[in-house]
Amino acid sequence: MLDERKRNILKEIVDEYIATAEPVSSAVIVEKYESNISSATVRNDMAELEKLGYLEKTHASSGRVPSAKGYRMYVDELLKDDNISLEEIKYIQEKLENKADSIEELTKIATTTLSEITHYTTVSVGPKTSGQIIEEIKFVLLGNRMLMGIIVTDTGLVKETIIKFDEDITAEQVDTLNYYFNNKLQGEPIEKIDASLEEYIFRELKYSVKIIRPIIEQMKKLIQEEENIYLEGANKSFELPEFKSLELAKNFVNILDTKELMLDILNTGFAEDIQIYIGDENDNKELKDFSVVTFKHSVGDKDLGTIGIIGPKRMNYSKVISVMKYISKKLNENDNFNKKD
Amino acid sequence: MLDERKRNILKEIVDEYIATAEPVSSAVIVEKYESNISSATVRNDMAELEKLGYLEKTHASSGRVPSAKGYRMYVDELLKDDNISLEEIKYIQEKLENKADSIEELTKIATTTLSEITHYTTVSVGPKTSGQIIEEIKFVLLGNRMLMGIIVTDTGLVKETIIKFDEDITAEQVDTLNYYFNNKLQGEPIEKIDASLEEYIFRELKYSVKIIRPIIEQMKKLIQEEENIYLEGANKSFELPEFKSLELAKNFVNILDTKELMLDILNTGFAEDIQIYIGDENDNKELKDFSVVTFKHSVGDKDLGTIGIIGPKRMNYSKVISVMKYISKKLNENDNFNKKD
DNA sequence: GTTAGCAGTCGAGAATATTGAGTGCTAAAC
DNA sequence: GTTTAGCACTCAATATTCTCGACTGCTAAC
Repeated sequence: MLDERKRNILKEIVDEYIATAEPVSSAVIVEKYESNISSATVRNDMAELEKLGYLEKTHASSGRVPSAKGYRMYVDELLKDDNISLEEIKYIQEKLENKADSIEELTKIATTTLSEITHYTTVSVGPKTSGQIIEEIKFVLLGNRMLMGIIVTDTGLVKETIIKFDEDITAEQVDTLNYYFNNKLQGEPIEKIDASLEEYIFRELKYSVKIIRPIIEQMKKLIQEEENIYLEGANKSFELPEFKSLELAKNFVNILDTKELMLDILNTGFAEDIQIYIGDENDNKELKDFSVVTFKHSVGDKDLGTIGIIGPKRMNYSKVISVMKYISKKLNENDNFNKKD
Repeated sequence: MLDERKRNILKEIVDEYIATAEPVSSAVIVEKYESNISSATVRNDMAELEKLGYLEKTHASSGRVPSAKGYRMYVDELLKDDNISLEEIKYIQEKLENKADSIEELTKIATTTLSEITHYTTVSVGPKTSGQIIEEIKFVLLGNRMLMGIIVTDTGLVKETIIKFDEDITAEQVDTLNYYFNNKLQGEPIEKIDASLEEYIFRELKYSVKIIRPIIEQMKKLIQEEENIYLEGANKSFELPEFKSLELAKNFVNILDTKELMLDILNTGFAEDIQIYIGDENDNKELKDFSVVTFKHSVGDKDLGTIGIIGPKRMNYSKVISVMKYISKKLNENDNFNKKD
């Protein structure tokens, strides 16, 4: 459908617009990229590309700007080369090397690094609790009336919670709790901590409600727990020319401030590959003026969290995708937390 | 120095400016507050108040706007009555009642509530680790090569960390660790976890470096740990007319995004009372166009965290102070976490 | 299919005019 | 001495007009 030259010109226009944030004129294309043809020829091609929906004009006599369809084409078919420097590779390696104490920590470091290199606002969320397999449960007595409950899952995730009681707990009771909970739950998915578990423990242990109830309550809270959202470089976006529009800037802050929306964004990506949502492609219409790019921090089929970038539609997709790909690969290699020992 | 009428007029101007964000004219004062005197009289008083530095003009023929000194006078001497409704009191009571699982959680709930009622951006930070007294230390074996280290302090703060090893750990080793660590550290301030502790443990236990080193490292990290900043209602500020200025909006996002700055803000308040910093009064010049109001979540002399509001200089001090006072009082009463049991 | 050339469009920015919300000051009234 | 009416003056904000020039689209020639 599109001949080689038109494809090139489309790519050049998107590149140029990403670089300058100004509508791109035929003259600029000739000057910087296509010295062999005249601006009139470029204009003809541009008119064609506009008719096909890849380009738009901001007003009748302006240069061209990519449409959502134009960006999509650019991302899907025109971007081929990686866009990541040796320095950036070295920087990422250094950052991700072994320093994290936990999966969540590693995801955070990756999120920060991603923001540092791309200069966009990045965001991440830890692994989903649901679906994880319980490897071990442990209750630890702290003082006389406080327990810490700890769950270790197959992905290496460790979750803990404090449980308080109105009466004293004995060491023997703790041992018994450990025995029964592990007996029932080891190897089971974490969702098995539910009402039926409470019944089971009641039946087997016959402890007072005052002891069993708080434990079950807290453990349930633990697995339903809202994920912690980690945000980095919110201020960086404000340097971008699109945020000169107060309206847009306000929308952006609103988005970042709305937890549910952020979780939505981070939970849409299912595949392990990089997901790209450009403008209207986002499910949520609040995001119609922005682009979102996400990927899963995962090892094998284990979901260890999701990391994303939120920025203007005029995003440096090339850089963003290249850097994400590399970080994703490194996270996979750097699999410290999935070792079975 | 200021007669009664001038004080009233100053208060009225500040009130009016807080309410409308528009420079206040003599006519408005007569219309809304001082129906007995003429606008010319008000103008004379305003000129006087300006000469004394309490008021400013935005340009030669504009109405008056409070200066920093004016706000300071307003806050220190002119605000007397509480400004909190029964509904608000009920709402706060409901929110703070018993629902938190930990001090940090309670602080977060209070922070959110404060933002909901005042419609300003609020921020908080958990209790400072330093200075806390260790009540108990516990190591728990998870799997064969992973420990969880737990510290419980006198304020009820529970901190935990994961420690990973390259070799297996036995249950006996864990028992011994528990014994020696508690023996050495119970009743001591948390800073005692340092190099000399490492020596002591080495001397007494003679375990391999491979075991001792990671433990000490992680425990040290735990106490140095950067506090988690909790931010609520960043978007609310953007509805305010002062944030029409892109410059100011950008500064604001920058401030919220800079952890060090936020910690600075939250760490300046020493006394238990409410601290108010208006514009230039802030130590950091990034904050010169904003006001910061903070108070400590504390019980007795125990610091359990700090909560603050960041907003425009034209802040509703009356409401903010009243609500903070009430929340502060409630947090004190609601002292679930300081019970010795 | 390509290109030169030119008319036409329209946003951006500068220059100017208009309005009206304020003040400060003066002189008279209290 | 304090208060007030009255009026001249100031100045931001807004609207109006003008000019400029960066573009395109189209036509006709190559």
